Amino acid sequence: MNIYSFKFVPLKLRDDKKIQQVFEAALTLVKQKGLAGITMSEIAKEAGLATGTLYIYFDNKEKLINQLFAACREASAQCYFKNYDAAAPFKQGFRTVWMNILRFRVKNFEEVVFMDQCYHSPFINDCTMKLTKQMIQPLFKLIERGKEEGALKEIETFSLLTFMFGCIHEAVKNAHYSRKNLKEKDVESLFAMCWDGMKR
Amino acid sequence: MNIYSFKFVPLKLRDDKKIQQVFEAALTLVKQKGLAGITMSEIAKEAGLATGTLYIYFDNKEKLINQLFAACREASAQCYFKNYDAAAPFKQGFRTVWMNILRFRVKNFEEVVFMDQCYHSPFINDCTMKLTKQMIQPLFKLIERGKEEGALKEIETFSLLTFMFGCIHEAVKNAHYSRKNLKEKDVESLFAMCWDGMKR
Amino acid sequence: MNIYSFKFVPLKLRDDKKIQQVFEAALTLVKQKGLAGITMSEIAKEAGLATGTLYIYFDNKEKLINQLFAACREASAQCYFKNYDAAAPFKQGFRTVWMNILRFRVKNFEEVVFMDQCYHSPFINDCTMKLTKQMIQPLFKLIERGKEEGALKEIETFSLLTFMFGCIHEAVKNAHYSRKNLKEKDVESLFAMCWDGMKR
Amino acid sequence: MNIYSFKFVPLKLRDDKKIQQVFEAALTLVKQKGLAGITMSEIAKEAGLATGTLYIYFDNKEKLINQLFAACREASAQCYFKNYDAAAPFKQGFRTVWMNILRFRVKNFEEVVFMDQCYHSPFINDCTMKLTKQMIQPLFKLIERGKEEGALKEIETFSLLTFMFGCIHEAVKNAHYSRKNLKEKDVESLFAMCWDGMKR
DNA sequence: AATGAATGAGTATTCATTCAT
DNA sequence: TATGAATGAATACTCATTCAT
Repeated sequence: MNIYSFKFVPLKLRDDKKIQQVFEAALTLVKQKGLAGITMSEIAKEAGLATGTLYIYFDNKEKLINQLFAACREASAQCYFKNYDAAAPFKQGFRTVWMNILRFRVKNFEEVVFMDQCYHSPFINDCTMKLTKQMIQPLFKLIERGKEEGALKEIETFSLLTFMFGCIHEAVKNAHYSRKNLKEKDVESLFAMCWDGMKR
Repeated sequence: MNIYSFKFVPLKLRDDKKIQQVFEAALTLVKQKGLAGITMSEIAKEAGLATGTLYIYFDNKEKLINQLFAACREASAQCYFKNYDAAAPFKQGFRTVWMNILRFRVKNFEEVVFMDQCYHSPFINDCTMKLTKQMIQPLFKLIERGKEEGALKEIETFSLLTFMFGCIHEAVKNAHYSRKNLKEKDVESLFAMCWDGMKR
Repeated sequence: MNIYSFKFVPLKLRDDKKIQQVFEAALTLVKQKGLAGITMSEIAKEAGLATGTLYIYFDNKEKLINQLFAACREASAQCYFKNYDAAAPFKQGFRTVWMNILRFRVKNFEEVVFMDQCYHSPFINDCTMKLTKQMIQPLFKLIERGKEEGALKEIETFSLLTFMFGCIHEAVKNAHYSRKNLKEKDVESLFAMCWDGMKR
Repeated sequence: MNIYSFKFVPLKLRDDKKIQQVFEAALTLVKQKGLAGITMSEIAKEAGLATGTLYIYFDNKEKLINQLFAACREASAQCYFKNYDAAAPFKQGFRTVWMNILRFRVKNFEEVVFMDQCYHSPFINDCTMKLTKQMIQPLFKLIERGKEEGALKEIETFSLLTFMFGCIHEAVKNAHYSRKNLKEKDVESLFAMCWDGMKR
């Protein structure tokens, strides 16, 4: 007797969409109540899942937070060089990147808040932090090009980058909290300040 | 069985020093493990008190955090205009204030971390937040003076302030995390960028 | 999206072999981690099945344990009178049975452990326990024959049986845990002690 | 000003009585429902404590079980040589010890059940097990004396001990489960069997 | 005021069982 | 039948707060 046969086998895949749901739920809640205020069951509820289901996708709370952090980091880094034209003059390229960063932070404010809260949290481990630092390498290159071309001040690259991020970050935060949308004009003023600060 | 015993103990009255101890303990712990990771008994232990004693000085955890937040806010605002000479030229006055802010943030990094973590936390209530905004009124005046004198760009005062804080804040954070002390030279570069960004 | 796929799979009908697999898996795990430490999904995994499949073969955890208990009980009882010659002199017959019991317990140590752990467990129900007692009836008869023939002490049959089981049980357990195999010589010593204790 | 003074200081001791309460509660429950069936909150309830209080006295469930195991082990070992007269003839001394063991097991049946269930449990760690083995050293000595005096069979000491424990253990268990109290007569029969089995 | 044990509601996590495929 | 993801009730454990001393 042949003991083999064809058979319909259900292909059950762990659903990537669910991971996304959980991430969104967590971001929403962190924005509302801070990292200190979220619970696993709330996340599950907000994501439309049972508590137990969360643990199919994430080993525990710490890992959930770490994975979300990693996802945010990647999403954020991914957008930096969108529409960037290496052949264009430096200022234009810089402006493109600068705008990408600003736009990402405005649109994904929840992620920004979340990442902010993650520093010093008991959830984020060193490994996660290290990877984060690697992500900004391409920006380093950009700034260095600016210095080589004589467009930017002769200051440590890291300091220039920090300056740039600081301007953007704080502006986005304050715009959000004072509930004023950043308008075209505001963005231009901000870019002007940032550029004037960095340019030679 | 007699459960009381005599003991030679330091005579302590309800004293403000204890409040300070508690504040310091809380700051230390928040820097180490984030707002999400601290407990009342840990704070008590770090402050050298019994858990119950904490509740003699603070009604509950929320109030403890809020009071600490208020204290940090005040300490921070208090230093802004130290050595500020209203009669001196604008740039000099601006520079004094700018340096005060930077120095405070470097020296009191734990407080900066704590305040950062407090945004979005379930502990800080609206009332606390509103008072915080009032604190920066004198800075508003300063910036407006700069604009009137034609020293600063004609941009909304709030945006200029935000820009200034953003530069400082991010620089201090990054210096701390990359474990490089900000040196004289770095501070000057940073001030230069900030000033070039804001000046007309 | 089609979530079904064809797969070349072994055609398995509801089969007793699987029950056996599950039993063996459960015994292995109970020996490793005790009755308190096993879960249905672990059993399934160890047996090479999906969790859900377990529930096709067993109504629930309690029933699984009970059925395994019953199976162990039967297997154990079945061996008692192997090679027993009713016509031979009592001591010879007794020795045969005694050796059967000892050998079974050595060979099937996992089952012994499992049954031991089942007493007081929340899984084994009264019905299962009662049936167990019936299983030793033939041993009762044997001991009574011994007494009738004047070979054994005039002590309650149940006590004599208990004595016999106690000797064997403890010896097997200790041999296992001290990782010394019971050798021919050890077994003979043990039998001698047991016989000397019971004989008139 | 003298900052030291005498003061009444409450001496709050963690209450050893509570540990005893917890132990008793745990034993009761293990006897009723087995090691697999007990929960921390049940133990707390049975002991008349809040769940949280349990965790003041025991780090976690595993440690609670291990400490209880250690306590039972000690209590059991402590009684072995009660009223033992080293100067008396061997058989008399042996009988004293044998009776002590039997009596302990009858009176403290719950502890016996508990210890039985602990083997193979995920709770008892190796360290606990090793200590247990050291506890029976004095019994080793006793048996060896018996062999030296020619009173006992020339069999490995460990085997003789195992035999003795096996007889007692099984007898006590069966008496308990068949709800017959061991009477004077039964005990004498059992001792006779055990002695006849071991004696030269 | 000070202490720290005690409390119990709340949180993370597990696991027997179900169910869609 | 077989699968394993999904469920949610149950369980281990934590922690803000209280209270007897």
